[in-house]
Amino acid sequence: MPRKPQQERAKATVDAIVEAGLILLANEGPKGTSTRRIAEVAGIGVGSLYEYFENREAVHEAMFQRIVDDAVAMIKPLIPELVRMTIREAVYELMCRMRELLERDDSRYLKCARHSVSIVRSYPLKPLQKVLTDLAMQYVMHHPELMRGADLPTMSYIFIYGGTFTVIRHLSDPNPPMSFDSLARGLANMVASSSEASLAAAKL
Amino acid sequence: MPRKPQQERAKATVDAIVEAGLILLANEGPKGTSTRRIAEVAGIGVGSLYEYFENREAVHEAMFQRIVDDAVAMIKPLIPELVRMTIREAVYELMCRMRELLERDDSRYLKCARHSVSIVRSYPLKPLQKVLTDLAMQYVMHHPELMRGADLPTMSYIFIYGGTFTVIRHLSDPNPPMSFDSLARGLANMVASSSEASLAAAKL
Amino acid sequence: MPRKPQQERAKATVDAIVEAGLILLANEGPKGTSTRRIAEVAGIGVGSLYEYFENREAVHEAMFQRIVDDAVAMIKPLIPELVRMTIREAVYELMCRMRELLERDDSRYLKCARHSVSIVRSYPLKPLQKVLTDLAMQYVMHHPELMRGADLPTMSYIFIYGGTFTVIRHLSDPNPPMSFDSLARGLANMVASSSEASLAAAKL
Amino acid sequence: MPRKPQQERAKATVDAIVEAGLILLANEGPKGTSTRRIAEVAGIGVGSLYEYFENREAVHEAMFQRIVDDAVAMIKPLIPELVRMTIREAVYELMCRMRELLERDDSRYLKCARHSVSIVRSYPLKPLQKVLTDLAMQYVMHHPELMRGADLPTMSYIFIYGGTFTVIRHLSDPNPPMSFDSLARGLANMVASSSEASLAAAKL
DNA sequence: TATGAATGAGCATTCATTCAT
DNA sequence: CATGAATGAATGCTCATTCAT
Repeated sequence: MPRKPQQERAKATVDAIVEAGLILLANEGPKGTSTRRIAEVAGIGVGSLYEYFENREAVHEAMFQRIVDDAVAMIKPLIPELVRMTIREAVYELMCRMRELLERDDSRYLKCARHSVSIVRSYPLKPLQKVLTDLAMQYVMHHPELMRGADLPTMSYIFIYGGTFTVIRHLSDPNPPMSFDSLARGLANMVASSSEASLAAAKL
Repeated sequence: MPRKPQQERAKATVDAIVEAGLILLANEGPKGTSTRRIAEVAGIGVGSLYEYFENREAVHEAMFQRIVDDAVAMIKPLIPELVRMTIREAVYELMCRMRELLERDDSRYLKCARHSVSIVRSYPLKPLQKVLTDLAMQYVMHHPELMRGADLPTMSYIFIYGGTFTVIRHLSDPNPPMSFDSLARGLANMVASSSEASLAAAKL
Repeated sequence: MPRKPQQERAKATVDAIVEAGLILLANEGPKGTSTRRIAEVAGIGVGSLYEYFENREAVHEAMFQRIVDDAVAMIKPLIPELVRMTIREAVYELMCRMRELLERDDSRYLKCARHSVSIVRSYPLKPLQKVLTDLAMQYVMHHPELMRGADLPTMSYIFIYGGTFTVIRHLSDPNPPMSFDSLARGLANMVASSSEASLAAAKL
Repeated sequence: MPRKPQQERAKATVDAIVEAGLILLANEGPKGTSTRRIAEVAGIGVGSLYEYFENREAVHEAMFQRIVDDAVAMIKPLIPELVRMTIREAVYELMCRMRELLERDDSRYLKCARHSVSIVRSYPLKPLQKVLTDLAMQYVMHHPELMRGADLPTMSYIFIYGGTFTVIRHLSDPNPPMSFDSLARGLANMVASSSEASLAAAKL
């Protein structure tokens, strides 16, 4: 019967737990994220963990939620900037920012991302999807000619999931066959040229 | 020390174990793939499982191996066909085949794919990567004009990882924002138009 | 990581575990000393056993330690008395006390002694050896004439190991060819006469 | 339902099993003496082991029997020689021979002796006890004056068990506080002087 | 409210023994 | 006769969760 953290202190404890979980997941893998270990690293007793979370699963969800929230918080303020760039520039910029987020704190989120799939029952990816869709919508509002072109939702979908996973995979690859920069430019080119192509097709 | 399955019967048992493991992974997730459960579903005693596999990990590897092998077996004979198509057609066709494989047996492989990341220590993805790289190479040999264009390894990398994951994600999505067909055509268009674009750029 | 028993209750639990282990070793042999069985007899859950002991081995060591400690605790306060006796009396007295300890609680330690060899990796016999060596040294300090005689360490070694095992063997023998009293007197005579002999030899 | 080995070949197989068991017990301890392992080293199938032995326990008994038999076989032919020596010489000689037997084949029997206690339910030590008692009896027949002295069975008992265990302990001791030779001479002196003492006592 | 000792179901793995071949 | 694949009970150990303090 965990309560919503109403007080300052409680909020801090919840934060400490999630933080501890992420650190352990990154450093020791799923097996390291036992409730005991998380509580220990968070500096609280095991029992207290259950004051704030229904069960282990709930902690995992909160951990994943945190990653998503951080990603959203990173992207949102970037939107005004991005919408004024060319597609090529915007995609490239976005990928570099994603990389920066994933490699922050000794690649904590990158390492977590590899395990998150197996740890959470259902992805609460919605907020991330929303902000990226917002970005896409605002982008086309600034570049109205694109609207005539391709199937926007599909393109976004491909970019969001395919792009994200490709970046994660590349950064995790101990021997990547190309530099991150090449990959980013390649993806930027791909997105740009396909949108230009559909634009051209629409003009005919 | 597990023995190599030399006899017919032994081979069948190994198969049954791997099969049981995949069924359980698909239906119950990683936690369902305990040695006891696998043996039970395979219709053998726990001890027998250890006659054929060093340990639990070895079973998991064999399971993943099986998926990869099946994917390779599906793609390989397709290559001669694919290389004669346009990029658009080839990508579309490949995606449809991938879907068919993933959704076979009540989406067994699709469900497994979601967990495989967490289950195997190191992906033996090499064979899959190889066959897809082969496909790309043979494709450009049949379409030499493409060689002048874009950074081929990067494009393949993006398509292989991004494309695969996008498909998996889409098929797993209980409420996908577009049909699989739209997604496949969208991805095919993207690949096609970007290769055409770089071709055009090269001509200048 | 098992905790040091800091509280009263914890100390009692540790004691109960060791006690249970000794009872089981005595009654059912090494095979009876499984962690589950020990926990059961100690009246606790298996998990709790691991709160106090790193692993099964550690329980076994504690069990053996307990026997050694009890033996030492029995001998130590006896030393002042023993050193004032003749060798014959002292050896006889010591053997009777050893017997009493071994046969206490329905011969628990006697039965355990038979198995302890196989159960502990390294004997922590040091404390026992030390107290017996102390006894020997204090004895010769009270009987300085003995110092002129035989090789004291060797004699002690023979008495400590040979004597101890002979007693254990005799008490375990379902059909001993002589009474314990005869054995004790015989050993006492042997030790006494050989020390007297080497004394006589030294005088020449 | 194991049969008595009636044929040559069967006898050889039984021998191979016992031999394998002793090698494994010496080299790998009790845990190494699984039926599988023994059969493997003996060069037969597990099933065949059960043709000759009721169960694992029976193999262990046969192993121990073998050690005892070898000890008896070593001592018996020595008796005529020993009875013509002084007690001191005889004891010393016997101990050296025991040592030689125990350290044969890279200390195989010595290592086994340490585990045999825990492995066999009941010691079939009787034959060894018998041959040593025979030795003692024949000895006093050659030295009739000894008969007047001490309690012969008791002295033998002490020597047999105490002496044997002291030797085993000393040879197993990684840091023995004296040389084997000192120990042997010390024990020889002890036995000699105590028999001489009881002789002297009897003369008064 | 916070704690951490206690729990026991569950897991991976081993191995004596059997029995169909 | 000999075999070794198959078995499943048993073992040591972990860990999510609870609850008395």
